[in-house]
Amino acid sequence: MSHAVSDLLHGLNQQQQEAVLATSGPVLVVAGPGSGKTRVLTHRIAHLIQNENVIPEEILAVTFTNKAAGEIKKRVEGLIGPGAANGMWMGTFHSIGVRFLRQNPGLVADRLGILPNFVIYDDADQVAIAKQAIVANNLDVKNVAPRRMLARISAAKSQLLSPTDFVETIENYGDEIVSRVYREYQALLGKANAVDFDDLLVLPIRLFDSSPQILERYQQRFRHILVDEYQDTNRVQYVLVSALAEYHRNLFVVGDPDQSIYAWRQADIRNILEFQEDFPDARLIKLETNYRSTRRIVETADRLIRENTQRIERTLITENDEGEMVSLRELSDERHEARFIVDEIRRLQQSTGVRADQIAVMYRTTAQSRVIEESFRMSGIPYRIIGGLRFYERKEVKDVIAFLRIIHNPADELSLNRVIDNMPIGRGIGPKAIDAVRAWAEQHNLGLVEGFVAAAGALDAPALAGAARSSAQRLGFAIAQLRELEKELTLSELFDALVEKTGYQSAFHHENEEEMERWANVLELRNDLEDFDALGPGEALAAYLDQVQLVSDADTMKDDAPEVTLITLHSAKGLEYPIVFIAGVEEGLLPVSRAIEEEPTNPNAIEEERRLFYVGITRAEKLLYLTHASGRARYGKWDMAIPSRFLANLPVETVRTVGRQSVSGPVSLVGRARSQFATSNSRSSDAPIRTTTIVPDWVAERNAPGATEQPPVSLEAGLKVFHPKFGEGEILSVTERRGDQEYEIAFKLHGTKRLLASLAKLDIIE
DNA sequence: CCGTCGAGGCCCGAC
DNA sequence: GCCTCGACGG
Repeated sequence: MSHAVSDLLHGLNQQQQEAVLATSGPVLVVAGPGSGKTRVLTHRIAHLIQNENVIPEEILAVTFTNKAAGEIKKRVEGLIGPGAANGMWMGTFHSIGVRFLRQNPGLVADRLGILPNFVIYDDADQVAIAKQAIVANNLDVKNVAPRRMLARISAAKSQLLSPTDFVETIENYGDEIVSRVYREYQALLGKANAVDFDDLLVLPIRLFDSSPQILERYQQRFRHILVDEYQDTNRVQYVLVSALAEYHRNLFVVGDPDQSIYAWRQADIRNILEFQEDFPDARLIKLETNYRSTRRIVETADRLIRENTQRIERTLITENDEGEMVSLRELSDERHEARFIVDEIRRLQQSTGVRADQIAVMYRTTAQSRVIEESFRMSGIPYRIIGGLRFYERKEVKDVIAFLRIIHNPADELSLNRVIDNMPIGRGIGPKAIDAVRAWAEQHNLGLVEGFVAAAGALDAPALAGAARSSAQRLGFAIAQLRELEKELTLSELFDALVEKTGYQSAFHHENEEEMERWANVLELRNDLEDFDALGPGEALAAYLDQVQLVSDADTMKDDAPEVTLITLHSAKGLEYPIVFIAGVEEGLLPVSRAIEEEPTNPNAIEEERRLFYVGITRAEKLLYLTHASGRARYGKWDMAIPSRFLANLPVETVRTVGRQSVSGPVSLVGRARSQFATSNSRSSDAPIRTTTIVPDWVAERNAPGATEQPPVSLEAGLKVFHPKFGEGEILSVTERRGDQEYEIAFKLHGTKRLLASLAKLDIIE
């Protein structure tokens, strides 16, 4: 073996080496969590370039996030030298889809009827368009939920069904409605010269269908195709990849059926399960050794996932240390849960010096992040939320982007509406004025945007009078001016002109903190634009607008700032942290209520939830905490919560259960005693396999008469306590009051308050 | 034409 | 509990 080859194989195990070297023909790598999948990918790419005379342009690598693509590229260059990977096609399916479309503007216009300046509509844009489509069909948005329609439309597109194809599948009146809305939705996108996310995958396929020469060109170009997270690909992605790989047949896919968590967006687990049928000459390589987590974490995960039926049998093993017990903890409600997490992080930081960026808090639903965030904000521990309200979804940021989109694509009337509704320059333009401009525009066979531009300059202008007229002129003039400036200014200069000429800048008075923060966000956007100043005028805007729509939540993560990461289980896929908290391990959250509802007809839904839990658990390297609450507010209403069924299957040998520590409200003393029993029992027992069966017991006990009416534990002066609303405080005095006790508590942030023992939900801190 | 107010839906997850 | 939408008065 040559020097170069053995260098690249150094430190890889047998199976990993096999995966790196199997460079001819189709290969399926089934890679367990933490099994060195990324190393395999990077070393394989490095090997191809360095030892197999493959030039970077001949490699197509599909990753799950754009950030992962960047990392892989960096690591490849670390192996074979800076710049050595330049020219490689790497990114998510969606960004690669855009690339196909952008690279063939003429054909895309000719065959697909989409002009080169098309924009990509995001989730909110899609909802708006779906609503329009519903209204246009004389249906009521109240009865026909736009999001439900979008889900159906997305599902149709994911199976490559056009509106016309869809008609063939109609089985009932509901389908009939979807069909009509789908048709109108697609027509509206076309009119706006816009595409949605699914189109980014569907349109390249239609392009290749209509022009086999183009497909052939790419087929010959990509000698090697690599796809990460193959278990989460859908039908469209499968078709795209198979088509591209047809010529060279060097298709290398990596995935793990146990981590398939995107069935809801049409990911088809069959793609991976049937890979060997699709490619009978495919080589199967299994990576089963986990290098990431302690043995206890690995065993916990393995035991959990064995409950699933839809999987390829395999064992996850590790040579790592046994590590600490997984900590399972019950808290009284979501605030106490959040507080526990923050307190524990502080304790860990003090005792072990762990950095904030080595810690992640994960949850099933974004709604859970609010309370947790609040707790972090109060604690002063730096944190970062992935997902939730993304930067680009903030109102003030969307406003500016909407205006940029009009400049770039005058057909984008959705953005025009947004500008008119939200920016000061739109003041004075109401439905009546818009109707008048539209009437004029239609007469002249022009779009609405051009109507406004004409109102500002043309002699033959839309019929407007008074205030509406001057407002329309103001808007039209700004659009016309900025459109010209876009051709000569850099993006950041264009931004400056935009906020000035639209009066957007002066709309911020910087009087209160909120306004200042919003303006800071607008300026942050300017920062963003500066990155594109190197591109020439006229070109930068298109590139920027694409990028804005394609960044994912996980892409926005910074590595440098030492912050605790707050993240959904879905977004956490592919990441790893020394310390992981998973919050809300409860029925209704994990598994999420929808999956429970579907259970009778679709047991796969629960299995996917279990996989999601599995993904979360396997993110942890050293310490893993699982928390759940006895009660939780949902939709603003408080409700009892039941511990997740998944907990019942976790091995007692690896999980330590700690009962609730609240001192008021329904305290489950029995549960606490029992969990201590369970722990000590596991130590003395030498029974081979034992699972925690205490979960259903807790529920039974909590619902048993008397169990919920524990007398409040009395507190005394001097104790430090925590209140869900007022935070930390110290008890100054305790007084008897009608059979109850009243505490006088000095809160750090909210001053001194008098609270009744029976009502206040207090935790003792010290 | 604009801002305010109350009703109702909402939240499963993401490119 | 928070956001969005439509109705209403200024």
